[in-house]
Amino acid sequence: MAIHNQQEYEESIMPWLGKTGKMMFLFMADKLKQHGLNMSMEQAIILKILHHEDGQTQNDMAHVTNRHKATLTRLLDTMEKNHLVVRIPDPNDKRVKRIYLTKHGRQYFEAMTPAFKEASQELQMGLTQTEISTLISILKKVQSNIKVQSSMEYCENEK
Amino acid sequence: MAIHNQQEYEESIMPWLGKTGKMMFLFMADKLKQHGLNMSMEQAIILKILHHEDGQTQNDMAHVTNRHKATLTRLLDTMEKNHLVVRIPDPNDKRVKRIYLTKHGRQYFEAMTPAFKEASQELQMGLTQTEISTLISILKKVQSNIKVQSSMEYCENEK
DNA sequence: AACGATTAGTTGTATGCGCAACTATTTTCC
DNA sequence: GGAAAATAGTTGCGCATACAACTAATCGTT
Repeated sequence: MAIHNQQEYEESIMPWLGKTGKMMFLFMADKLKQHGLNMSMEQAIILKILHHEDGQTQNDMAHVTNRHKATLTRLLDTMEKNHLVVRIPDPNDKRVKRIYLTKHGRQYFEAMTPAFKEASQELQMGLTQTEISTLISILKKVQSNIKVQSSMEYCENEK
Repeated sequence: MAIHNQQEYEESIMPWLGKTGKMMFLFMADKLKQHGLNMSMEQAIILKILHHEDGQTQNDMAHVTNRHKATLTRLLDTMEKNHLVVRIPDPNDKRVKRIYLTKHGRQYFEAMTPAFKEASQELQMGLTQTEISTLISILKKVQSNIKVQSSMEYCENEK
């Protein structure tokens, strides 16, 4: 048994994925600041999601962003205080609140788009279109592995 | 111009990388808990790093983990209080403190290894060895793009 | 119709995080 | 050799986060 088998050649994607994700997050937060935008990445992500689809419930957004619903409560508290979003009670279900972008929130989203575009280009510098597609398709597989295995309630787990 | 060019087919790795990284982080935190380990992923990462190399300075560890040095101060406060690590002053430089695993910390690291191994296997289920290598090599490129562009002091930027 | 189970969102609590300002050392350079 | 600059770590602060326990509303089953 002189030949290395695959088991022995152990190389886990775990630390690479974790570290690259973290570096990217910090990189983008920095980009926002460079563009004069005084906003956390977390809030920026919320703006992006709402710009794509307004009127989602807090629970929806917790699922989409992989955050705990309590986290959303406080994140939206802050954003509502800063007039970026509004909570509007659902008329059909008194438990539910639906979140909408304000005009100010919409303007803020427009202002951060160039920062995101710039960051995206710099991140992908030197990658071919094939590499980008390959990366995304592999990440999709990893996500689906997690979804199958995971019991996390807020992890977009189809039940 | 009826044919789509590559510019139009815009697909950014940014959201995929961010989301997959976050899902993986939560997945692994959950795994630790399932294995009866009452420890945050952040602390687990510190244990892993120290197990690989003892006696690093707090600044070293801030760089390696892409965290702010103030964050390390408090993370290590907690871990020292729980007897997982000790700070030992460097005799040659009174500003510096070097961090060592305690026996208890070492035992804790051993206990969490099976959880990490299990998580790693489940994450990579259905991926070929080629896909794993490809993923890692692309992530390396992304990291190097960030390092070139970034001005973040704690981002392992060679100067 | 009514009671138990489920669901949406909030609040208490503790940890993790980055930034700015600070102290205490070392290094640099004149 | 001494003042200025750089470096290691800490502390104050405010935001982000998860978890557990809670309230209020709705759903489901009988």
